[in-house]
Order: sequence, then structure tokens, then C-alpha cells
Amino acid sequence: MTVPTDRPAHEPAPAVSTGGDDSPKFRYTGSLAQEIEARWQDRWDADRTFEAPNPSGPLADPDKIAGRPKIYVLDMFPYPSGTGLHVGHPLGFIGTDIFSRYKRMTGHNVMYTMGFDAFGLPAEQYAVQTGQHPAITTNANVSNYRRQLRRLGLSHDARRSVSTTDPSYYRWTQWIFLQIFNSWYDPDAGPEGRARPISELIEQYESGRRPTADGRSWSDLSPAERDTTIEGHRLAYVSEAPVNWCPGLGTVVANEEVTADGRSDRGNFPVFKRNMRQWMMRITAYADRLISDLDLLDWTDAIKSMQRNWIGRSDGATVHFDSSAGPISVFTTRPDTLFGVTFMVLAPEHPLVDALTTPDRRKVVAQYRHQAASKKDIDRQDDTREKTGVSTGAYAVNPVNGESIPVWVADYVLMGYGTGAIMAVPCGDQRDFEFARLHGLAIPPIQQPPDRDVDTSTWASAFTGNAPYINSSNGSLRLDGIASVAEAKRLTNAWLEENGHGHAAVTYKLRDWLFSRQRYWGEPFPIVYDIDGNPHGLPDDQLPLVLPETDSFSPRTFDPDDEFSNPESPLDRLEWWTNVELDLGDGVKPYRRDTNVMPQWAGSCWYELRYLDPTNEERFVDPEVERYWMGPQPVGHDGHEHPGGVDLYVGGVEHAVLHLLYARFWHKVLFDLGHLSSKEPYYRLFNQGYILAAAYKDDREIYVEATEVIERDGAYFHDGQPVTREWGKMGKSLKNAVTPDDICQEFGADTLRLYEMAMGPLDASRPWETRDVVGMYRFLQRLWRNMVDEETGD
RNA sequence: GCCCGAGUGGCGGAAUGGCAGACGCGACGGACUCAAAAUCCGUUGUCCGAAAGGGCGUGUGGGUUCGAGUCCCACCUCGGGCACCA
Repeated sequence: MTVPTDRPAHEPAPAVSTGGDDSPKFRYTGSLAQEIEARWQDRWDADRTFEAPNPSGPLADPDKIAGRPKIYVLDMFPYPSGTGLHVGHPLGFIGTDIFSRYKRMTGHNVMYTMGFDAFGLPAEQYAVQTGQHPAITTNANVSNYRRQLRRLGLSHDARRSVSTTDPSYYRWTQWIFLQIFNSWYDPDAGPEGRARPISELIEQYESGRRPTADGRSWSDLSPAERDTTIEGHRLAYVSEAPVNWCPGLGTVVANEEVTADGRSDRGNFPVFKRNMRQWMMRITAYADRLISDLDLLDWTDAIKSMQRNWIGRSDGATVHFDSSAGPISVFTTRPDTLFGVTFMVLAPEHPLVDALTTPDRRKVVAQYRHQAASKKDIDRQDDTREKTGVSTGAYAVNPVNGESIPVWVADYVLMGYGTGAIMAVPCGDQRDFEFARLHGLAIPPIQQPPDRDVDTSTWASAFTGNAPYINSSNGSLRLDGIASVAEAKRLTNAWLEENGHGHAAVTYKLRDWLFSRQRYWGEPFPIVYDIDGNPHGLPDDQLPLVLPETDSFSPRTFDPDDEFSNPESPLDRLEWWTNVELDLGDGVKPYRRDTNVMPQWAGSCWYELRYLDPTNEERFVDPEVERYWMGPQPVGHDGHEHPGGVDLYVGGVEHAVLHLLYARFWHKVLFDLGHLSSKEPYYRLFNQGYILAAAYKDDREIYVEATEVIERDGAYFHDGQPVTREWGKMGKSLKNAVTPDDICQEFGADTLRLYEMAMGPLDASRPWETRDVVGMYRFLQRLWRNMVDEETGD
């Protein structure tokens, strides 16, 4: 609340009312409210009311810290889009502002500010549309956002505001990238492993404490071999791998940015899997810690389960089946069902298919593979479809019983998960069950379910529960009679290991993070390539590597369906910038710069740290300052370990597996390397709801401007034509945005703030009704009237 | 199919296990006004009743309790996430 209860004594009461010619002169009107609000905002600035002192460094004020508990309140920072804020954006901001003010009034030192996530596709697309350089439009948009946010009376410490596009900010984004580039994951360091400097890996190889792949000594390897070995360990690395190529955007995008139906999260263009040489981040090294440390966080179960789902850990075993083309490896979560295996299935793209297929089956298999290849992923993933497949004519040997089993090819097995091959247990897996029924394959039972006949021809589905095993023993592995799946798995895994047929194994759905983009408006990679093509990080004193000036910032985009087009980075066109001569410590040599830029997410992976120490030119954040604001606490909210981090983080649920996963990953790397005291960036997460608004479509299914729609007798009309109403997230695309400027103009910011808070609980989505806003305005008028005479102003 | 979350007036919603529907919108009636807007006052869950008053009411069916919107069990509906993941 920004209604002053004790007006500054030296200032006269306002004397303006625009509520109408004959309305009382001192009524609380929109214009009076704005005047009061502006005056207080100026005073807060002058008095530096909301500046939060640090324990040390340029923003230090130790006297003000003494004896006060600290709290760090953070909003997810916005993209400064060209259309400005609408009333949906500040919902969370108003909530955090009220909370911050409350904490300040109860004696806390409150860290609370706001920055701008200004790199990335939206800013660039807006610039392309308007033909202006993104730096110009971004700066204009940021100023506009600042103006709009200030008008809302948010109690930010303005000194701490940052924009990710500022070279003094992205200098450190580049520095952190180089930290990651110059690190490797040592799984043997500590109980769960940790990142360590790459120099320590080299030292291990040089000293012989770590053996090379083929056992030769490090000094016997050629320089190229050593490079390859080291590159294979870096946490940021270039690799040729299947990536998501989006011709419509002209760039590759991360898995997390591809929707379930195989289109780009942004722009909704088709995305194609292609092998390309791109920058990756080894987030998979952190998969287990990203799962287990969720237990330390005060987040909702919904978000935690979305992250767990995305990481997708499965515990099971790798099993090798002998075949004419050599061993076929499969991953299974149910090694205990090996005795029920009656066939194997390979993905159509599996590399062994050619070698396995018998001459008489070649034509059929080739046909099937061709068919599968022409299908979009989306079609292949429709699980209501019949399970097609063809036999290769080849056989493999089941290691537990020596049985010869047919090898099939079917597109319900995906190359991108596990090994791209499965062992099929039709009695214990519904997909295998359906496939066996359809293709007349045997379904022998290996468990005796309590409520079923042992004859599987009477079964309607596979059985997946706990039940005593039958037909499941050989000379050295005896599962018969055991009733526990967990126990049977354990015995089987041990048997596989002892007999060299496999071993316990874990797989993840999570893939390494595709980190490069072929766009202009992003952080340039602080990387140069030597004449042999080896990447080198730039030394600290050459940072920031400033994004080069050019008029030619438009990305090269393609026909969205042109799968075979190739990405072209805008930076590639700038010969003057890409070809350089540098001294990286071994004399001046020619190099070529990396021409990719980092993804939108890079800047938001660490901004909460820069708020703490925004002017530090020596480090991205001072360790003492970080420990003060974000350090771990002895005990967390439920008596468990408290990993440190932001005390309250408020934002939308849409970042559940994007920003929140990436930021946790970067934070953990920086923690491992000793730069941070906190294990996690965000201790408590609160997801605010969305503000929904009515959107209207005409008979061509095109949205019409919602403000121009009129209601008559329960029906809706635009320009005299009937339109249909639906509810959706407020925004430009549904043409239903309401700007806070208009509401502030008519009623004042306090009315808007009260209305947004009175609409319902902060975590619920709620429909915006401009018509209802007047209720809170009347409330404030009533409040005002109780203290100020409307006629006299006393 | 699996995992979350939610069901209360015409609408948004409020209620540490203790008077259900606060507050707001809308609607209806009134004041002010030549009139309208703005503002103010009153009524407004539903049924019976002229009124006083009474019956019924928090998705459905059970249960715990002196007492349930709230706790437990089963179900229904809606919203969100994941999904041929081996």
C-alpha cells in the first residue's frame, strides 16, 4: 500500500480534482491519486528509502545491517517487449512488493530489485519488424518498463537493477561460460561428484593417476589426441549430435524449447532432428543432484514433479544379447522379467539393423524403415496407433536361458531413448503384449498373478505387479517362488554382472543442453578457434567480448518446412570481426571467432547473483556479499538441511523445466568451483497465477480487439458482427491486453494494486474485469473521506 | 493411462474443525440531478411466508466429531503437467 497515512508535513495537500465540475474539490480521484503517488515516489528516491545495504563492497553500510535479519525477495525478471507491460505482468510484482514492505517494516534488511532479460528472440524479432537495431529498441523498451514499474510504486533498490544486454553484465555471463568450459565433472570427488577445473584433469593425466582410454601414457598421445580427450570431459563442449533444427527461426533450439508435438516453443514452427556440430552443456552430469536436491527446496510438488519427470531417471539394467551381428545391448527397468523375453525390437534407425537383416527380409525391412523415416515424430508417438513392425529374420540369444528369439524392427521403439533396442516381455509390458498379440508371438507367463489364470491367452493386458515368479530359474539364477519385484531385480542384476551379460544401469530422459543459437541478439561466445579448429577460451582481460555492431542483424530464416536448409549465423557475415590475430599466451596467431550466440536463458541463469553486487568489476559477486544474502542456513523450513539461495522467488509456472533447471545447473557448477556458498539458487519458489481475460473471435476465427467488443443481451458484438467469447492468458496475441498505464491514469496505482490483490489468492489464475476495478477505487475514496474533508481538504 | 491442483450465490471470491457466503462486481430500490454520469444509502444464497419466523444449502455418496466448506474413504467434473521412455 502506498496510501500515505502521514503526509510529509512540509508539503501542501493537493488541490486538484478532475472528478467533474460539480464534484467535491478534494475527492480522491484518479488525478489526485497520481499526484500523491508521484510525490511519494520522488520522496522515496530522494531519501533512498529502499536501498538495501551490503555487508561489504561499494554498496556496504555495516551500521544499517547490524542486528537486522536479512531477506532476499525476487521476481522472475521480464523480457522488455515492445508493447510494454499489461496488467497481468505486475501481479507477482505487487505481491512481492507488499511482502518486501512488510518485511522492511518489521525490521528486516530486504533485498528487492528488478532487472531485464533483454537478449533473445522476442527482442530481436521486434527489432526486425521495426527495422531498428535491437540495441535501440531494447533500450527504449527497458526505459518504458522502468517507467511503468516505477509508476506502480514498487519498492525496488534501483541501484541494483541490471540488464542482461549490458556489456558490464554479459562480461560475467561470458566469464561464467568460460568457467564451465574450463571444468569437468569428477564423479569420484565426494559422495556425489563435483565439477573441478580442467587443469586438474590434465594434471591427473600427466601424472598418470588417471589412465588414458587405451592405456598409453599421456606424453605418448599426439596433441590432437590429448585435445580430443580433454574436450570429451568439458562441461561446455562442441559436439556433432542430433539437435533440433528450426528453419522457421533459422536456429537450433534446446529440447526444452520444443513442444510435445515437435514444434518450436516460440513461433510454433516445425522442428527437425538433424546431426549438427553445436555447443552443448553437460547438464546430464548433474542429473542426480538436480533430482536429489529438490528435497532441500521449498517448492510445490507440482514443480518438483515436473523437474523429476523432465530429468526422467529410470533405474534398471543393461543386458547384452548375442546375435549374428554381435551383441545387442538393451536397457530395461525390469531385468527380473528376462525369462519372459520372447523377442527383441530395434528402432528402425538402429545401426545394427542392416547387419542383422537376412537376405530374404531385406526388401520388407528397407520398406518399413523408409516408411518410418518419412513419418513425423508426432505420428510415431501416437500411442493409440496399432503397433506395426517387421521381422529382420535374425535371431538373438537370451542370456538367462539360451533361447533363440526373433529380432524385429518396430517404430514404437525410439532411437533417442536407452539404447534404441528393447527386450520384449509380452506378459509383463503392455506395449510388448499388444505387439505380440498382433504379430502372433508367444506370451509365456513368468509370474502367477493372484487373480488371473496362468494361461495368458485369457489375459486382457500385461501384468506388471508383484506376484510369485514361475518359469524363471536356470542353473545359477533362481527367481521361482520369489514374490517381490525389487528382490528379483537385485538377484538378476547380480547374476548379469557375475556372468558378464550386463550390469545394473540408470538412464535419463534429460539430454545435454544445446547451448548455441544462430541469431544475432545474444551473448557472443568468448571462444576462438585456432587453425586446426580447436576451441580456446578468451583470457579474462579480453572480456567482455562485445557483440559487434552491424546493420545486418536479421537471422537467415527459411521456409519452415525446409528440413534440409542449414543454419547461418548473422555473426558469420562479419569477416572484420570473425578473423582475428591474438596472443593467448603463446605468441600472436590467427584465430577465427565462434559466430554463435548464447540462448536467451544464459543471462537469467545467474542474475540473482549480480543483483547482490551489481557494480563489482573484479568478480561476478563478492563471496562475502553472496554468503550474507544467500548463504545456507543451519536448518531449513522442515528441519532439513537448508541449501541457501533466494528466500522467496515469485514467478510463473512456465519456467518449470527451462529457466529453473538451467539456473540450478549453473549455480551448482559455480558452487562446485568454490565461487558460491549456496547449493541452490532459489530456496522457496512461489508460482503466481495468470491474469486471464476475455478474448473474442469473429466468424473467420480471428481475434478482434477485446476493448471494442460490446455486450448486448448476453451476446457479444464487434463492429456490429457477432463474435464468440473465450478466456485466455492476457496478452497481445489474444488482443485482450489492458495496460497498467490506462488503469493508473483513470484510478491511480493504488486502486490497481488493491484490485489485483483482491481478485483472489496469488497462486490462482483469475479473470480480469475492467468493470470491477471501480470497487477498489470506491473503497479508497471511502478511506480518504474518513480522514479528509472532501469539500475543504482538511 | 500416470502425476499434480481445484470444485462455495448471477460473477471474482472469504471463512486456526465453531454464526457459510466477508469484501468487491452485477442486479434491484432509493437519495442527489431538469436529466444523465459520478457519488452516497438500502436490499440481494435458495424455498415457504404479508411479516415474524422457518425449511434447505459449500460437486456426489459414505464416515470421524458435540460440531465438517474445512479431516478420512470412494466416486464425478473441470484445469494443468507428463506420456509408445522400455
